[in-house]
Amino acid sequence: MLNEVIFYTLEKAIKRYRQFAQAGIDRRGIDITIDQWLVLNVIRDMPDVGQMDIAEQVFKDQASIARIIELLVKKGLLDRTTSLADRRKLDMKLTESGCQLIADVAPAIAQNRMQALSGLDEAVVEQLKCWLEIIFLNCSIHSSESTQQLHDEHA
Amino acid sequence: MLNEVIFYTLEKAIKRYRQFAQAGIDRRGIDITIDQWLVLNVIRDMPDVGQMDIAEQVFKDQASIARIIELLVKKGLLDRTTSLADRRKLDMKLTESGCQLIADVAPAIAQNRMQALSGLDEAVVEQLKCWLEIIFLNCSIHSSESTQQLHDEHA
DNA sequence: AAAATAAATATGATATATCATAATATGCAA
DNA sequence: TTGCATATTATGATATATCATATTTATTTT
Repeated sequence: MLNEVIFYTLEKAIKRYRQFAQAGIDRRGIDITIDQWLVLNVIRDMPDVGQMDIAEQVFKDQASIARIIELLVKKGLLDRTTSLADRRKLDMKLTESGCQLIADVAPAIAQNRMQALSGLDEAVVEQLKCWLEIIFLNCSIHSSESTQQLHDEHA
Repeated sequence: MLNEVIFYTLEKAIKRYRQFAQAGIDRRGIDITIDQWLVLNVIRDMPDVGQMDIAEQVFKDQASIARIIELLVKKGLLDRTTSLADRRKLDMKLTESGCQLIADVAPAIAQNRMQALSGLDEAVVEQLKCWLEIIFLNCSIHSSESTQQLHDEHA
């Protein structure tokens, strides 16, 4: 019965993909998690954003990002210095080995994506993205009115 | 750039749905997490399966299931006695309040699903499920041969 | 300028997930 | 029947996520 529910299928697919992708990275002997890699990527592409923004990008909260950054620094993949312009902020920059790691992981990720999507052409993937986006938006309505309605409905 | 990746969209959609669905349950003042509810459901529908099977159904590991069951028992939603037939196993049965809770949650879940899928008709949902299933299968190939190929490719 | 407010990051407490392994019970082989 | 392999659940160690809040710095108000 669970199998009939789309959200179950969704969860199933993404969880399996994550395992699969992580295995692809591990297999190459690279010591990083998908989530750490994601954060590292965001920082590389947008070095000036704060932890809140990163958190939003990768769907975690600020505290989680702080701890992942801590980890990345400990692993020597990231340099962190307090910003001169605004001493609340951090200047972050990938280290050499951080850049190297990103480069090393790239083929694993590409290969993972390829294999995961085999049999689905570009048009299908676009359609899929579009529908998932609709679900996302449907779930993003923070309406307190509809909250009330929901309550009333079963009052 | 992250936005272009299907797996990112996938993760985004499922995470947002989870928040959304949990909020729908919380809002009704029901004290259970989606994952606890899922496990409770599986046990109700298939009372005789072991923790390994439950784990597989909900994509967690056996240890997590053991702890969730522990919780459900503590919350008084589940009765657990060692099985007479096989004393390694547990006989599990929802308590009255466990059944009640499932019943109470049902409308929240239904409402959540409805709203999350609004604008997507049944055919679309079926197609979506089908494609997600393909991704799942693509990621389920535990081939050690292809592992070797992957390595060679970048040797 | 002083006080109040806001912004950015860090951290304690807690919950949950996961790995490895322990503890217990069963079933099979000899 | 005794011993060994297997099956089932529990648990310690560790990692990660999340909430609430603390800490530090910047900005705004008066």
